[in-house]
Amino acid sequence: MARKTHKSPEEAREAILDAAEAIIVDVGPAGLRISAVAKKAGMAHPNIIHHFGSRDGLVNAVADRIGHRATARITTAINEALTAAPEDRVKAITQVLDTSYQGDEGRAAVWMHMSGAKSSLKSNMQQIVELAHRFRKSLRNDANQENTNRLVMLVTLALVGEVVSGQGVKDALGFGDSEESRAHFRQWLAELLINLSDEQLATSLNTSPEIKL
Amino acid sequence: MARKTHKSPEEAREAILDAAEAIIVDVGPAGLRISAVAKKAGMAHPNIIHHFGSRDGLVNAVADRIGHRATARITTAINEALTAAPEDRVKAITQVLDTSYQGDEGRAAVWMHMSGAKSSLKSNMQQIVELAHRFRKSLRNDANQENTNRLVMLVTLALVGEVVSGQGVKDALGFGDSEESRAHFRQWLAELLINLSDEQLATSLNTSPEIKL
DNA sequence: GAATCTATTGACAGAACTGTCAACAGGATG
DNA sequence: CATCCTGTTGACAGTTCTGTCAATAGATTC
Repeated sequence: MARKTHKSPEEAREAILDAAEAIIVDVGPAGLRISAVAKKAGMAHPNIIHHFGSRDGLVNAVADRIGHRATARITTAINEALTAAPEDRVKAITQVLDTSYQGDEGRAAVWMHMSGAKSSLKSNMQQIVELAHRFRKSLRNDANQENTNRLVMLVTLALVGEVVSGQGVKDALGFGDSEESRAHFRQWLAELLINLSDEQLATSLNTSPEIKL
Repeated sequence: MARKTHKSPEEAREAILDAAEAIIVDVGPAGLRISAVAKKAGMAHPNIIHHFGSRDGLVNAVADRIGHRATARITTAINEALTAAPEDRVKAITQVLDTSYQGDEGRAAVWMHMSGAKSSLKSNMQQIVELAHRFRKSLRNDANQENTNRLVMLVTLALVGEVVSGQGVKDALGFGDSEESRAHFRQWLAELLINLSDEQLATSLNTSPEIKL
């Protein structure tokens, strides 16, 4: 087979998206330069405009691809978790947390979010909260829905925060920054999410009960 | 007093920093244009270079000012919290959470962090973790330091996450996005931080005890 | 009031970036 | 092999942005 110099449109688009996504991870959408993408993808820059119309078109395409990819991963992880055996709860929740925006993809997603891109966050969140509440109800039948919501919010925001400044915070607190350490933290989170009882979560905003330790 | 047309260097610098910070909150450091800052500050753009040397000099100055301002606020809040009466614990911790990067300043700080600016996070974190551990020890003398660290990490990351996507997550979960709602969430966090016992936090990574509900 | 200092600005230079266009070239179809 | 389609590119135009420079104009000092 001779060396192909003309790729199919799909191949070309994927190559360009890969290069663009890698750059966005580093410098964000505002820092993306078509010439830099072209150089990284090994082609001349007009070719990029040919495939995506404009710089903005490229950025939107990257955002869409990241969103769809993450949503697909999260959905499958949740479906697996929903069919997991009760004793595999912690592992299942940990898996969902691990699966949500991972590594560089998380950084890209945060960049997009900060830059005002619409995201597929909402549908993912609603799936996750439903999963979490099923788990909590399986532990205690009258589990409080609002507490589930708050816990999911807490965990979600913490995962986002980890993407932004996880390394810095861990340095400051003396935790390592290895992937093992990050996984350890997520597992700790998953356990917290499952193990907390509604008593600990009682909203004492009106009444302030003395909670025993 | 005649209309002043020449400001003192300090006044000019502050006016420029105000304009630049407002722009960075919206579009991030990479999106900051000297001409836009000049327009917002009501002056010609060379004047900005005169005062800050270059575009990068301006961005660094904004980052420094935000860092110093936040560190000062957090430090005073912590000092007040450390002298609070025991029954004011929740209020004191809530106050510290409220005081950490607030509103637009938080967005600016996240932008800076994503863009690779060095931050004053570390010293702030260490102060906060010390404060938190004092509280936890006052509740139970043998409070576990590592659990304190993990809790502080969790709360810190959640606050960062709230800056990035708090509104989106709250929308998805059906919480309002008013300042009242945000304050409510922070208070809930403060209570969680204080009320959690080490039993709930037992690291079951090695042994997986069945924790009663 | 003269001299000095510096905050301020209009005009300009140079670079970088996006997008256009005509031409080229690989691959598919008849 | 001829033709068509389209992926690909070099050259170019227009815009925008950063930074320079010389000149202007408040403010301060003597």
